[in-house]
Amino acid sequence: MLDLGFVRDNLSLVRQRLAERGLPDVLGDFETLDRERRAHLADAESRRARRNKISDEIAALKKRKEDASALIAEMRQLGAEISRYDAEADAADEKLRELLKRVPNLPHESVPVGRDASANQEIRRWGEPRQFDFEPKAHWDLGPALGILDFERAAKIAGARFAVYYGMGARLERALANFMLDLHTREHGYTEVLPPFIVNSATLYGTGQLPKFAEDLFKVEGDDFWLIPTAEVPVTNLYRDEVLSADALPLKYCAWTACFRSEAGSYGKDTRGLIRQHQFQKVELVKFSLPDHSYDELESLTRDAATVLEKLGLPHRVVALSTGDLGFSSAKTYDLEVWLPSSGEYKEISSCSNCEAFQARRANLRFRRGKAKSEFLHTLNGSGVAIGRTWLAILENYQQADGSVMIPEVLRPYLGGCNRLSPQPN
RNA sequence: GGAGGGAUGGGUGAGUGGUUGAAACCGGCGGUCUUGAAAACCGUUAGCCCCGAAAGGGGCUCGGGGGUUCGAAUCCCUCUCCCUCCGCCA
Repeated sequence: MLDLGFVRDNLSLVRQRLAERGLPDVLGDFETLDRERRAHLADAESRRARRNKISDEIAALKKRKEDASALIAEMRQLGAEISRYDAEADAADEKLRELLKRVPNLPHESVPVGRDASANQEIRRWGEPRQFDFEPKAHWDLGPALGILDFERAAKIAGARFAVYYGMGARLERALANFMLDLHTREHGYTEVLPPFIVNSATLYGTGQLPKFAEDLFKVEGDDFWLIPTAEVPVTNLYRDEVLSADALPLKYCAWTACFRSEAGSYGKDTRGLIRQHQFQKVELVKFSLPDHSYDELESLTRDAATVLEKLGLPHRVVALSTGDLGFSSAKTYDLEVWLPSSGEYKEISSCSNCEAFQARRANLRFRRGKAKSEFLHTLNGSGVAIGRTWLAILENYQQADGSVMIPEVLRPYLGGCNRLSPQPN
């Protein structure tokens, strides 16, 4: 959520930055609503002040055993007025809140301005796409041929956009999770956390998925339970309604979780293979930072994620998202895109964002410097990285002419020394 | 799922309708004393919102929401969470 006072004092700037995101009108009639709300509030509060005063006077009279019936009559009158003004103030407040909840974050000044992904800016590349002396296959052909991946039985037991892994395929998924967690905890200073995969709606509101994006989520019927679309949701909410000490920051967490996404509205997109699934596993990085350092923390978080791909020898590039491509809660985002030989293009495998105080305001995440007044901290998150997409990137990038797949050096200890996937029966 | 008990400030914990936003203790901060520290003593110590340039003024908050009342931390209803016992269960 944007800061109410900041919006009030910088209306034209805020409108302009939102327009850069492609949303010139989200603020609607903010000024009127804001003015009305404050006027109604003042009406109600001045009556309350009067009521408190009279209440004391009644108490004093009663103590002296004197007659208070005139004042009590006035209190009755006041009570009625207060409920009327309260109702008006509540209605205005509710409208303003509903409006503000649906307004996305403002882009940082360093974000390239543009209407969509075509304006994204490539920052750097790592690695050279491999030259194949044969026609590289897609993972959806390689996996089933190796006997480690099965879409048909997954469709039978769950539906489209699910997969079943067998043998070394399942083990590769687990190896990747362990490799990433070990790297981030041992070399990058993150603390591992294993959160619930189901959360309540307040938690989803805190990170910005609700109220606007409910249709992207899976909801458990009959309860206020939702499947998490990313570990960012439970981990960022860990300190909701708490005040942390400034010296405790930055806090750095990494979490392995399954992620569940309805993928509503993506019909026909990435229908083949593992690219877009209803369930996938991911190692997520989350940081709680001082506002002063959050952009440095974004750079280091992005590097931490990229290190995973470097160690695995996967060619990739870093892209700064343009204003029009930014996620709802983010002020600045770098995507990591891994090279996929089958499609001959770079594909998103990680998304690293600085949400500044946007989520902190929604989730009431604060910190305090010494005795000073508490402030909202900055939250960051990024995939470190998506495991399913890494799995398929390894198959495609390390495939051999005979259909086998070489295993990157760093993963071999996690796979019992295995250096090559060869066709296996399942 | 059934029965019972609970939720008060950073912590422990008093408080059953009217100067209680809240005793006391602990902790924190400042000070006195001390070469320094400890101890002792004194003082201080919630958050949010509205008006205001500021000084200041006002409002709300005793788990959340609703109700009773002139007035609610205190009474009633409801939801959430925690604890104990029973059942079920990885």
